[in-house]
Amino acid sequence: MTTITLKKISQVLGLSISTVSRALKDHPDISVKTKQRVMDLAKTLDYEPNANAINLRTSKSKIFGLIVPHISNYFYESFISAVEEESRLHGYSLMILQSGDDPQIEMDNFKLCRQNRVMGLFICISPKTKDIEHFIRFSEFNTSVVFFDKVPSNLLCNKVCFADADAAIIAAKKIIQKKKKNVLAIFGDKDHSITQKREAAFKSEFKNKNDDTKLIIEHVSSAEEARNVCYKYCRSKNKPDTVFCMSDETLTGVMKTLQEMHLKVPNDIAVIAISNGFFPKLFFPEITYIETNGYKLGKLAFGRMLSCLAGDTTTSELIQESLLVEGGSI
Amino acid sequence: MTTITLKKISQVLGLSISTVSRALKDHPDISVKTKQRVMDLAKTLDYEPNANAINLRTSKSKIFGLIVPHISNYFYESFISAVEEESRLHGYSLMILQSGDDPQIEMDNFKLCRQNRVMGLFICISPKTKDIEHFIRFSEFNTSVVFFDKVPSNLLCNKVCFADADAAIIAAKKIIQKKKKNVLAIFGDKDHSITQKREAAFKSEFKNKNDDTKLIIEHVSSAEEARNVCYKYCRSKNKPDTVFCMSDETLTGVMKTLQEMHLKVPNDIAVIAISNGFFPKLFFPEITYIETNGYKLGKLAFGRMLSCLAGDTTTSELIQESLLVEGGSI
DNA sequence: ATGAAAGCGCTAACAA
DNA sequence: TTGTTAGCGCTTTCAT
Repeated sequence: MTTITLKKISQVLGLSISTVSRALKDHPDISVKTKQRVMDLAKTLDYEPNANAINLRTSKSKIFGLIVPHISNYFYESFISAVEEESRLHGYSLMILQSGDDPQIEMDNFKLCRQNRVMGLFICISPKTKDIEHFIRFSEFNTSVVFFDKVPSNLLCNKVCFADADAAIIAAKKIIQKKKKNVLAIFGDKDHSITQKREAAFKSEFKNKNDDTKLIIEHVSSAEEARNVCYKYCRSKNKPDTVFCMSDETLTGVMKTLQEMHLKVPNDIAVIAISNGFFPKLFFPEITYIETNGYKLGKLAFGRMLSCLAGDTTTSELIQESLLVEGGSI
Repeated sequence: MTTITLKKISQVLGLSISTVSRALKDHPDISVKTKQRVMDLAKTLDYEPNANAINLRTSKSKIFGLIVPHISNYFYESFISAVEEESRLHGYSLMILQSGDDPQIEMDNFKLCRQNRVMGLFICISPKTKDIEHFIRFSEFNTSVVFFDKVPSNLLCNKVCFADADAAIIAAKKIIQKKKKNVLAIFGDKDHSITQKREAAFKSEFKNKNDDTKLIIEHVSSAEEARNVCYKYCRSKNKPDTVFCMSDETLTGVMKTLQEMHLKVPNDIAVIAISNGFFPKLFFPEITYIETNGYKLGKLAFGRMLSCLAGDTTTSELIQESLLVEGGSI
């Protein structure tokens, strides 16, 4: 079976290619009768236009690129899900690529996007990526770039991210309100800017309120480490009355320890986390968390992309608000 | 900034387009000196070939399509992750589309794949999809189609899926071996063929072994329902000594109840599940499960795709073996 | 070793 | 209302 083209349809009907092309687009110039004949045959032959030819001819592609460190991650998933949904609704397709947090692969993926002449790029850069220049320069090839989540800090570009400091402050406020006095606060990798922002905000909130709560600050780089750290403190004489988890990763580690030690939440120990909202609902009682919602962020990013495509050449930094979701864990 | 093309490079260097094209491909005909000049300039100008033009010219696309009900799902994610990885390694890009289990959207997505002239399609059809014909016919347009997970039952086509019955049998064997006598077995939607297969296999294993274990069979269609069912039986006089969960969804519901009732696993109650392997590791002790590994299935599917692309026109049904992963929950 | 030319499938300006 | 033509960027056959 050979593919159907405008040419073939035109030959069968004894029309010119352009007439067929116009008829299929419901162009007003073409007579109703001809349109009907063309559309009928196209349907019969199961004609689908060749996107490559259209893209080439029109220098447009109806494709967005999306680069993330990993697909297999609840946050990215929900972000992707939102962007895919919107893309389809607007007649676009999505090319999704994962960098594995490797700047080299990230670069390769970026090239793929360029080669496919995507109309826009959503990208969450890997922490190791130093050189952002090419991404920025990409916009000179009339391609819009929207950075999300982990965004370059000092450059002028389109950014969509969470109110990182806010989330930590909301958590601190809740802890203070609940009159907790001995808090184990587990943060992620010290090098990540997100860790630094959240930690600074978290601490300062206690300081500003002149609160006498004892804060134990720990940094971990995996769920397993979080689990061990939590274990260490929970079996010590000075068992914390509250654990704060900066991320879903730390939360899962901590919850494993609490189950292992048969500590009852919130009576034996309270838990509060910053989370995408999926893991907190797996436990009983559900964990109280400050939401960093990937789906919402995706919608926000897509909105920004649309503006760019519509001709907005300014750069903007959009912030997705943080929201406290009450469970029963504190 | 205007895009760089072969034409531009050729003009700058005073060469013909075809020479530039060959030089960039390291064609033996071209002199070393010319190659050097061309490559240098291409690099300086940051040239990237136009994939649309290449695809159009060569009638090949270096793109695979992938259609799933939802991206935001640990199983699909891990499947996608594997396929994306392999695709990149083989120089392909992936167009990922979600159908939301809606046959109409699935159809639209399928059209997008056709329009983009993907070289191959990975698809997990929605349970509501009745007409598989177009997918099959797609292969007549020299496009390979690989169905995965939820595959059409009676048609001749490329299928990659799990050994559904096996997984249930392995679970039953484990339960029998552990001499459990009062088992609550929670299955998914009765209409799904996967439920039917697993339930039949599970029951028959007990029957075949002449085992006197009391089986309580329940069907649920959400984690919440699983939770409620589990709660009902666990507070009854005849509390089960074991819960079998057919899926991750049921498992998460069950675990919430066990936490709520402060039942200790495995002493108060044992747990065994069929799972993709992510959720079981969130609990302590980790849940013993029979693995249905999306990542492995993705690799398997990709391998099949490669064979098809290499010219294998036979159809085959590949089965990913089930594997017992020991946790401490039974 | 290099160039000229045709053509992939389509759109759109121009002609009739 | 329909057809002719040029051209998007590239590969490839056939000259030279």
